[in-house]
Amino acid sequence: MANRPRLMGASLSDPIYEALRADILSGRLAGGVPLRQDVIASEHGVSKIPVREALRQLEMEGLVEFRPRRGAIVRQLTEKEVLELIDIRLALECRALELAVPNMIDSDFTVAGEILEEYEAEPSRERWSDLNLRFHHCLYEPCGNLRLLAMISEIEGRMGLFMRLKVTEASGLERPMREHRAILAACRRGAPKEAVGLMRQHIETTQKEVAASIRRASIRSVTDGA
Amino acid sequence: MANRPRLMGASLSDPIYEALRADILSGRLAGGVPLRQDVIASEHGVSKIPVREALRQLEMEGLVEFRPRRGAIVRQLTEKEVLELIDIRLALECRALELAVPNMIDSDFTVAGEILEEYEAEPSRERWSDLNLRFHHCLYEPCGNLRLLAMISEIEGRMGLFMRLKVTEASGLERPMREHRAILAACRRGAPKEAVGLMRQHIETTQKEVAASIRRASIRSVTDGA
DNA sequence: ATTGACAAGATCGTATACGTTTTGCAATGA
DNA sequence: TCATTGCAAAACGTATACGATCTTGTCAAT
Repeated sequence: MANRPRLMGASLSDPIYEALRADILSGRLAGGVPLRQDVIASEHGVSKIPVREALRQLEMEGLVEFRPRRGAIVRQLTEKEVLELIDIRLALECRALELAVPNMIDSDFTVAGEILEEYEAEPSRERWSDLNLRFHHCLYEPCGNLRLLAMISEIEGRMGLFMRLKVTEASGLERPMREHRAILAACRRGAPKEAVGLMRQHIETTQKEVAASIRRASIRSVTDGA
Repeated sequence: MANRPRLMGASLSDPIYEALRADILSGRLAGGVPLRQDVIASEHGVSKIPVREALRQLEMEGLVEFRPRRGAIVRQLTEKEVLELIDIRLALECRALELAVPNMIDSDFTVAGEILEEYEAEPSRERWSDLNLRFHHCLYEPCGNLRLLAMISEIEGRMGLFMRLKVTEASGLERPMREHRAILAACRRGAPKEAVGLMRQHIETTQKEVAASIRRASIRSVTDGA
């Protein structure tokens, strides 16, 4: 396209990384889709080199897979990997919550409560997963450990919309909501151990539901993909 | 150098990534050292492009830092970050141990015990940290969650020899050894909860010792580096 | 002696170019 | 009809080249 002035700030690969990442996480780019380097390059008006750098970064993040001499594709998660990732979530989120509870203040409870109300009133399943994420994050944020929070987000990224579809479809609204309220109540009481125990059960149940959901969809979801 | 036949297998950035990673983790490349792209390129007999890709991957891993237009340097960890990473270790390793205990068999206990004996007999402080790592990993391996194990290794990588020096120097041999034996005993008894509790204390104590050690060394270690 | 301006060299970041490998497809033969 | 062979085009991966920016050393002015 037009030769823009090129103001030479940070790297050109950064916006490409962000754009691809958003497209993968949102599901606009489905698993297995090939990522043609020169297509992406011309879409962004750059050469292949920043594109390759962005793809390499996504590869490290687990969102993209390189096959030698055959380019990159959007990574397809296996059933096993999804369950493993939920297990990691379990560990990280419980720890974050444990650290967060003693640091929580009134406004934290208020915000969390508001999210739950919005959640309950929301008819669109699409947005449930979003509200779910927001609720969880809002509980972890006071933990004060930025790396831990980043890591939790990373795991969520890796699971992408796989979880987001499976879980919210499989779990419905009622059960998670009840558990969310119980967790928030424990936080209000300033009882980290109880809150962590509830969170643990919450995520374990989710894990089992995802496992069941995968078992049912079984081979189908792989074969008739796209 | 010599134009080798170029057998065009996987990417040229892979060996560079491995080499740089090993140099950083081993401490041969200290924190803050600039990583000149064309120097590395000519050392490996390639152009800058695969070097940049390797550096980007290391950046995602947290081992390298890019400053715009000023190239890459080996990432220097702050005191805060080290403590945060130990906290993440705490979460991941306790979960791994919890999952591993029910899967352990006799040979696992034997191997772990042998490492501890070797540990106890080892006079060289240099090797303590190595044996420490091996002991821990050997406990986690039966957990069956490959991502979790990979993540634990990644965290260890990020802490690099910072931990390895500080901790083993600060902790000495006696205290960790006692705790290791207690943890192993709990595993033998098939008591995951107890084992996890002991592991948790073990890592928390380590964290406190590192905090103290950093507090003492304070600014010095940053200013008079290299 | 310290400060500031400036020029030369070093270094970065990316576009372009090119050899290599994969892939799609048509022609051939069974 | 189906499998096989042989291109031609597409796509990959990297070396080279080049402008932009940063660093460093020199020198004049305060």
